[in-house]
Amino acid sequence: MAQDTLTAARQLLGKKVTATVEGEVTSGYITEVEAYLGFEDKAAHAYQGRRTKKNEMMYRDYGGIYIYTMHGHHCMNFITRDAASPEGVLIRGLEPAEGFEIMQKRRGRTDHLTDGPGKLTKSMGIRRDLHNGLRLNEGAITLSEGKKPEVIKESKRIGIDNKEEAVDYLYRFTVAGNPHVSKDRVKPAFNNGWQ
DNA sequence: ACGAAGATCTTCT
DNA sequence: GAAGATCTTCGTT
Repeated sequence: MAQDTLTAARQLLGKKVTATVEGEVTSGYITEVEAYLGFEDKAAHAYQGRRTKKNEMMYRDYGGIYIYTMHGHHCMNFITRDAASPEGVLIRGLEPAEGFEIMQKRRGRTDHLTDGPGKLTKSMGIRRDLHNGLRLNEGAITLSEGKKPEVIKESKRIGIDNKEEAVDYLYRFTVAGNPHVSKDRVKPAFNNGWQ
């Protein structure tokens, strides 16, 4: 079911991500994502077809996992198209489901475990050297049905202040009323914004 | 071989 | 709200 990346980003909200690392299982429901659209998107790693060893995975087929590191943190993307369109969705926030104690142990704290792209990978034990280039549902990381958002909120992407007009694109999608998102301080809605 | 940049996080005021 | 920590990749000498 390959389709356009913005649609895929919206549909990822509420899906359940499960990671099995070193025999320990953690999972969570997706609360926050951002779309990156390759050629025409100045904020994307694959802008204008830029292709390096680092972002090579963006040119893989739908369902691939692209993990990059920056400032000593790991960030996870799901690839949405194919080599002709290097596009993907960055997973920025999760609502913890299983493995809460494992997440706390890995993070060394008891709160704010998965409300940011670098935090959720650390909580789940996801690392570039272990998981970059794997495919969903064929290895340590699986995607399955989860919850449905009541309302999807659009906003500007985070952390790309120097990308000129790309900073204004509304390519960030969050579950309205869910507190497990980065930056925003949200008042929890009924049922954390799920249907 | 070197330097700069980066889709971040934590801690401090 | 601001700044420092931290580290890998890439482009240039």
